[in-house]
Amino acid sequence: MFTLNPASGVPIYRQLMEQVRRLISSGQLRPGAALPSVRDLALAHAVNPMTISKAYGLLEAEGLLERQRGKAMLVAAQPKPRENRSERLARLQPAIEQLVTAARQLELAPDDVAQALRRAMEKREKDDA
Amino acid sequence: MFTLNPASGVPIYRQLMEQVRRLISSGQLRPGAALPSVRDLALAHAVNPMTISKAYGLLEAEGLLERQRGKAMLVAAQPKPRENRSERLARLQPAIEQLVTAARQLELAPDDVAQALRRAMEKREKDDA
Amino acid sequence: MFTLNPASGVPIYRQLMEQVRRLISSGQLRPGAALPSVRDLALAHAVNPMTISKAYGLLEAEGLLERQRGKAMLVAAQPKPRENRSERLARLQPAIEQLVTAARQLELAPDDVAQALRRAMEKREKDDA
Amino acid sequence: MFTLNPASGVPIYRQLMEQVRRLISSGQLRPGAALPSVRDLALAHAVNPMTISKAYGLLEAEGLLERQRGKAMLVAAQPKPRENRSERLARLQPAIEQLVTAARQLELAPDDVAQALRRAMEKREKDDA
DNA sequence: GTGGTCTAGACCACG
DNA sequence: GTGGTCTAGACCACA
Repeated sequence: MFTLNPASGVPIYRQLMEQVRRLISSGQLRPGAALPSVRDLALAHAVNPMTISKAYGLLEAEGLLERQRGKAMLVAAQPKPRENRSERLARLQPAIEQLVTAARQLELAPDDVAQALRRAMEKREKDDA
Repeated sequence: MFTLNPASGVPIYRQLMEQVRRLISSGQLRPGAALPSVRDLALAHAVNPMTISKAYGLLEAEGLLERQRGKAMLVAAQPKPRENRSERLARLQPAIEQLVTAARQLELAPDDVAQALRRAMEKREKDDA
Repeated sequence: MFTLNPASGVPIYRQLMEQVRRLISSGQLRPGAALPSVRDLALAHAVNPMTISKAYGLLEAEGLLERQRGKAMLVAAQPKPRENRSERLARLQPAIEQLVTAARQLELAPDDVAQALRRAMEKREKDDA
Repeated sequence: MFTLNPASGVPIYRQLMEQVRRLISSGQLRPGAALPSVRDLALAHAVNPMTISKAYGLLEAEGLLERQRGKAMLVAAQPKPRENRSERLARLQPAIEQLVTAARQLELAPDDVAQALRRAMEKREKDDA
């Protein structure tokens, strides 16, 4: 469900927060849905529970998640349950810009990059299935 | 020449190192070429000079840069001054994977992502010109 | 500057957050003022630095504090630098309600409570001076 | 009879214990008097019965309450069934100190605080009647 | 020097 | 079982 990369330089709890936001924004996590428990996630990604807990806590402060005493964290009831395509594309923009910066510094042609991207997406789709 | 984003979570010196590596790998920075001075770069990006200096120092330790007394940092003579396309594509892979992860969590179609990518690359090309 | 009571049941980081809010609301901490460093506060109150850091971090997320890389935390520039008396009295209300509940359960007369309060305030004033 | 605030940070069972102690100390709960049943209290305050039960259990361990098989919890026979005024004022002291701390951090004058306190006590008296 | 992140592990509150 | 809080201590990023 989540992809955490401890070597990326981005704090793990921030990676997690961003991915939860995306799953909510796409509707893959719907209002009322339960998130994986802190301990499960920590175990699955070989990460300290406090790191997961910090991400959950900050998302709760943001209003995206809700806590139930003694139960798993839930996706909060949202005023805006699912974002439309252009909103989701806007969320993707930072990752695109970063890729563009890298591609141009590597002097790679748009076609080559686009092709590599397609291939990677298809591969991921197959792997996830 | 460089794009530094202090808010990204990735340490600035690492962002800089990665970008220097890419510019060398693409041949935009050739062996013997001078890099911007620490002071200029620090000023241009509103960053502490020590941060720039740290990046340069680590790249020197890697053997990619060479320091000349009293002069600017130079790109070191390389065994392999320019990488071929597939090598450079391999360098791009992490950024691609990250984009794919984001796109799938946002449930965006490969076509939409590829199109957004193309548009972003064209825009950057125009802006840089 | 701060009074932290680890035995009160209220999490230490919350006690600290509340007290910072009050000092800002009264103008004792003005926009731009520096807060005690995490380490100093932790040492002074025999508390773990992370506990202080958590409070500061949450107040930053709230927008009350601002961070400067490598420097102490500052009080953020406020749209509303100092609250007026009635606003500050409103902030006091929860503590008053709690006292009233206790007093009535102890069957203490309003006069007795008010007198004890006055005495405590005068004593504190003298002690602080 | 009780005021439980789940948001205060203080564990609910501790809030309850403290309030039972106060009602006993003032004689509002006399030796032999029955306390509300766990179920009723839990229902009335939308709290888990185990939480109430834990408070009762701890008070029983303290000797303040006694359990009768199949009946409600009773106030235990006390060596000193009702405390005098100064003893009860001493019990109030922590709540007073907390109020004083808050008031001084808010830079509120003793007169203002005392007045607000009086008003709150009168209001509560009227509401309870 | 500053704050930030993470770990390993303890104990608590609640269901 | 859930999440929350705290500790002791390491290492990192930045001034």
